[in-house]
Amino acid sequence: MLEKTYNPKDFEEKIYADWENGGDFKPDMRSNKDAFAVVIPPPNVTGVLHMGHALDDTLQDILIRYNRMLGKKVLWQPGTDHAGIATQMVVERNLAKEGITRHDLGRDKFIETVWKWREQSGGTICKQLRRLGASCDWSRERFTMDEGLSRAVRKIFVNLYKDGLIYKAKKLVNWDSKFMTAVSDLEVVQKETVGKMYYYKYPIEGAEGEFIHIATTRPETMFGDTAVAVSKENEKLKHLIGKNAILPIVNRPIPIVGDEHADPEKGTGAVKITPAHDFNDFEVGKRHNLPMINILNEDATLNENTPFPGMDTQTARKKTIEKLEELGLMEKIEDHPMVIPYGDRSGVVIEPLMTDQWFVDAPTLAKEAIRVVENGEMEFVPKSYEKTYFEWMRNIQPWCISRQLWWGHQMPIWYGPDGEIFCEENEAEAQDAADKHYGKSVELTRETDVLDTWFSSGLWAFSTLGWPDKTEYLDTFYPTSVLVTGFDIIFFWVARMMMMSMYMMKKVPFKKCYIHGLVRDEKGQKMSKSKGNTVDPMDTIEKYGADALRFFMAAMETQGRDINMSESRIAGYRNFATKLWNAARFGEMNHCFENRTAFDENSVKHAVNKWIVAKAKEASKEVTENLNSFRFSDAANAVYQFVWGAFCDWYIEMIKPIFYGESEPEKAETRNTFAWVLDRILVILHPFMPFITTELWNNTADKREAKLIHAAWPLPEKIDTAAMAEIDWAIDLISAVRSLRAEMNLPAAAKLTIYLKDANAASCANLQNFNNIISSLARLEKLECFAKGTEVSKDMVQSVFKEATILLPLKGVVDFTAEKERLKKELDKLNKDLEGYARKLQNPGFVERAPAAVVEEEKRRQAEALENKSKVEEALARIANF
RNA sequence: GGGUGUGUAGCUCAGCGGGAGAGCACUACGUUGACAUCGUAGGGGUCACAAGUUCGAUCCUUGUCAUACCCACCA
Repeated sequence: MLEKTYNPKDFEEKIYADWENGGDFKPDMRSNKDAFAVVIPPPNVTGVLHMGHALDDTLQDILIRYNRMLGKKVLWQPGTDHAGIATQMVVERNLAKEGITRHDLGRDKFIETVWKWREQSGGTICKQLRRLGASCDWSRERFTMDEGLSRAVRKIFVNLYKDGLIYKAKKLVNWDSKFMTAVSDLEVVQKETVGKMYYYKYPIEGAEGEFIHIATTRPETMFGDTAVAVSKENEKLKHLIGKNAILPIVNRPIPIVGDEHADPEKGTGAVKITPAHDFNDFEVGKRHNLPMINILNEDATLNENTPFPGMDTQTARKKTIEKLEELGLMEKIEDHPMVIPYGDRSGVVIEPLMTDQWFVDAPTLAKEAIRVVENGEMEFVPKSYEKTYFEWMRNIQPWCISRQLWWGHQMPIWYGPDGEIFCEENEAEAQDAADKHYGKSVELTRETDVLDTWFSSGLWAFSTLGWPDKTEYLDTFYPTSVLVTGFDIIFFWVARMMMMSMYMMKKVPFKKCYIHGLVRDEKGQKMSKSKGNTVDPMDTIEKYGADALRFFMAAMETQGRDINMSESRIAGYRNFATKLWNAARFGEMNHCFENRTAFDENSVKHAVNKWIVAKAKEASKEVTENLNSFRFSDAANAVYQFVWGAFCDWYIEMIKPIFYGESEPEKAETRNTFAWVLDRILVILHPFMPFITTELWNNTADKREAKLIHAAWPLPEKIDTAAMAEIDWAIDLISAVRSLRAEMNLPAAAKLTIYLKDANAASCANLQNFNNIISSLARLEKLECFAKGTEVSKDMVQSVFKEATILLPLKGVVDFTAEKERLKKELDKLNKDLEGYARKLQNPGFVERAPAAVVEEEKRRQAEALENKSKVEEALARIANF
């Protein structure tokens, strides 16, 4: 027995446990159908589920469940990311509460602490994914720091290194002074700020009273200046090229060089060149062989190459200005809008710093990754994201992969006594190589840097399947079918997976990449903790159930658009679940699920049953087609419309006369049909709302041979369109009568008599066949075809219905004023329509050039409207004198 | 500076070269034995603006305005 009210909390967790314990998420490796695989975008091990995950993972689960029901070998590979910086930050913060820093512990102890932390609290998000209903194969859960995945990291690193695609270089990199590590370009966010522009001057060497005027936003970097550049085209300044300027305060001569980097239109036309602290200046420095002077320590304080060692940049800036003022070299300070780079995790200003770092030759790896998208081996959905991808890939810079952190994959690099590099998969091999190289046993020291987190996530599509070992799973599921992720990590992750996979596997990591938008708050604002406008999916699930949240995500997911949260809408989908629940209860009360026998469609006789079967098939087809093309909202809406609009609103109402009537065979057939349709609903709704569908599935039969999660998805089937048309006609008539009733202000309870005048044979037959249904739903006591030639009396309200006219006798109570109003309104509309048809059909261009079918349709509408007009005019004429 | 997307009902959004749609909100009425987390009926839109292409434009093209985002950068 179903409970009176739908209460998802009663069963959602129980059902999930049943799936997981029953091994229902494991692929059926014996299936002879295709494989279908999805790797989950691994959430940070420190993470908690947010609405973005709820969207991303709901979409994946829909695809997974749909394909599982198609009978394929289906794998949804779950796991988490070790998230280098993020995790190290969390653990360090915990340590700080006890007054300990990671340096107090030392590297080994610290890493041990991180692992311990992960044991205790690293699994939160996976538990939450279960609440959402994600049907991942948890028995295969992976972590990017697992031994297996770490081995994959080392192997691919060694391969890349030996192929010359990983190299060490002293370059200017983005330096995060909080974590004291290099970060990649992608981890730097530019923020608009109003800063200052400082104008001052450097004296020219050997020319008393002559100066070169400089503008800069960062005066404190002047101690790293090794030149001043002016354009060779700069008529006013080019005479200074070749001379020296004297760097004030430190009184160091620096050359004035001619370089196109100095735009005569900008600033003063002369640019101070600080090669070790500015990416553009670095290039200028290379062109002119300028020395590079590093003026910063790793914590972004000034070093001993400046007059202010140990001072932070802001204070040093003030000091520098003071000194310049004392020397009478400061000219002016102006407000200046500018963008300043910040670390996306640390939030501190990123400093360009000269350091030894490791790089991946991304431009080389990008070539294949570009090619396979160009030739369609990997397709973006929506396709427009291709452009974004190409744009970035074609302009890609070497990828800085070394991080001066402790938590992460330590690079498989060992140094010999003279700094010689040995890159091998493990220490023993490195030692062998080194011993061979030196001809004796030497002591090696290991590189302390770890790898960018995205290096290991870049291997996710194959490392999780067992690579570098040859495994059955790798054979079966690689390349994976589709990757579902947000546009914000196309560069971080999708691009890197493409590069790494093409390099190592020579095959795309996934055949399709479905990109969705962001989940925003109700007002369309980006959700963020600092704004305090986040909605916790767990709260939503608690309140409305996981199914409602999932259905919301699916129904709102239209390609290429962000989703705004809407609690009223989620409530609406909870109501939808309630509606379905109650429909099932209606079936239960009418014994639809007792002693169920196989449904034989061909033995169905009653038009209403034929109708709902056809409608159910039509809905199935729509859901299937839309899921095949990743049109989630259309798929969800197709089920929604069918369940609420066809099944509940019409079918259930129409079969009530049968259930409350006398015909046992009709009842039996209807029970059987009802049960079949409900089953069909549960199947096609299951990917969207797995919990309620399963609960109903388990409760709507004496015995089930299969679990719903493995039930067969409907294949293409024949749809009886004739059966659909008959009942559609009846529905139209019922609606017409109901409208008439409302417009005439008739009491809802009043039983009416209706005649249909000038109805054709088919309509009369329909009217006879469905008399019970129509009478019941339109609340009629009499419904007949009006015999030809019978006179229409004046107390009859008339309304056009298709080829016929509805006559509604209202003995002496017709409100003729209201009736005239109503008819005139109808006439106005018809006249307006007729004008439109005439305009079109009188236009020779239209008649000649438009497709014949369109012209015909237009003519048909015109004829119909004309006929209706005469009927309405006739009706008006008859009551003209009242 | 380069690029991308979005402007459709009061709100949130579908749709898309030939009769403007949904959900919520709103109004009126609720007879019925699945459901008030409900039912029935209804109001409400120059489809941002302008020009063009077309027999025909909400839809295609160009431009304008508004808005959001991405990339690069201004010493």
